[in-house]
Amino acid sequence: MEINWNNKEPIYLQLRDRLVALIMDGVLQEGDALPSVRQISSEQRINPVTVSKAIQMLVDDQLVEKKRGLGMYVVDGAKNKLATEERNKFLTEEWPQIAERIDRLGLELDDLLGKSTD
Amino acid sequence: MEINWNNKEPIYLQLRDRLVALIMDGVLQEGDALPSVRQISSEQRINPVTVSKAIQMLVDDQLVEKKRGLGMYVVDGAKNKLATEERNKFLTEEWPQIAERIDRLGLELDDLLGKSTD
Amino acid sequence: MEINWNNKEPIYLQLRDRLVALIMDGVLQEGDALPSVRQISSEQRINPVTVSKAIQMLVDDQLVEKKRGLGMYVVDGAKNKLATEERNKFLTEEWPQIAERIDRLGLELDDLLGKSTD
Amino acid sequence: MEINWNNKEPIYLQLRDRLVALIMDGVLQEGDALPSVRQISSEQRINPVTVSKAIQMLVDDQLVEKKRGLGMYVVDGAKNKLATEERNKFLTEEWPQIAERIDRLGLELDDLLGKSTD
DNA sequence: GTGGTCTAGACCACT
DNA sequence: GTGGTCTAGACCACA
Repeated sequence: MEINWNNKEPIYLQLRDRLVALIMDGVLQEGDALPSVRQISSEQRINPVTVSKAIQMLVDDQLVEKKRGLGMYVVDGAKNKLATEERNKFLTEEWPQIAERIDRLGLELDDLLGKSTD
Repeated sequence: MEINWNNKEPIYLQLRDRLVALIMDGVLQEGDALPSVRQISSEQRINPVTVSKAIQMLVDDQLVEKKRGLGMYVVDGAKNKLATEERNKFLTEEWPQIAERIDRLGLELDDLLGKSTD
Repeated sequence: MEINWNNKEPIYLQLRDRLVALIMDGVLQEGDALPSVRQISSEQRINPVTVSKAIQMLVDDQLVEKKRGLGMYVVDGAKNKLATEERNKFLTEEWPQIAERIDRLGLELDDLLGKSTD
Repeated sequence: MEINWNNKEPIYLQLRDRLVALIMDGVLQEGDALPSVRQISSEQRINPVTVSKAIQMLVDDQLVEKKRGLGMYVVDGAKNKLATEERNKFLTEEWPQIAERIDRLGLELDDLLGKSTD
């Protein structure tokens, strides 16, 4: 879970994506507590405000819920929700641009996928 | 050659990509002069400084060269250079991340081909 | 760190050279933050855009890196990089022309040492 | 006698320096006619106005004179004049900057000159 | 005509 | 607070 400080991708989005990946990969199970803002902040040397911003996005997407006085917890069904929502988002918003780029470069999708699925 | 003003992508990058596409598609042949900064500026309603920034990137990539007092010209071999370099850049820098993403989302070839699988 | 406003050399290049000198002389250590764009801008009475242009050159040369929202930092190894690269560049690109010039003008070592030979 | 179109050095200065070199090297003897503006212009593919500008500089320096209806001729004493004037100009205007640069790079003048005089 | 530089001032996203 | 982008308008050297 490393942050790329040179990247054009904002820190809070990088962090959000990391957390999403942890949930999808089952490292963070449903019902589990997220690491605290303070903990993430000190471990990753990220400003607490930035960490909060990332977690707040998960709350807004109803993937995580706050238990008062206890912390943030992964909600039931979060993994399934992610499986469909992230999928749709990728297919409609990101993939079209990528596909056009692949086309322009004269590359074949089959060959590309072969590399990662073989 | 149209600019998307609502896009968060900076104008000078959009413009650079347009020019690269024109070279790759052969609309701008090697040895041809690029449209002048002022011409692009007035046609597209973009500030000349912004246009210059886009073209300067092409100069830095040695796709275009300045002839003092005359204008900017597509260098010999620009098309080939683009064909190989852009491709390599995509395969080594961008595709690995995308592939990991596709993998995690559990997407298949059919999903990506533009026809939903029902 | 002073700018010569009468010089035909562009301000952003003068500024870049100043910053390079500060790194080579160790005034700016590796890991240190550069003075912020706004700070340089107000102290030296230079437009922020012009200052950015100078610093961006250092980023392109990988002497400096951006930490988003925090500022620009001298990268590890910047000093060594400068010591070798600037030297090579001078020896291969600039010195040959100068040497030819000296030769044609019939100048001797004594002439160049700053004490006229009478 | 080649022109570098990418160079930051203006064409008319490059051309002027070429002509000066031809005189100093004796290719153009005193009393010889310079190639005509038209000839240089077509051979080097330089705009005639630019060629005139270069030659006019030589006239201003009294290295060349116009013979009405005949063309431009190298004046008597041009070679000597160049030997001293170019020399002084170099020593007072250009060399100090170069010397400082050599110093900053930690290079030794002796070593550098050894390369070109051995 | 060409591109290059600079300013003043505005607005943006990010930390 | 940080840097990045853009505009409008000016001025310059060069061909």
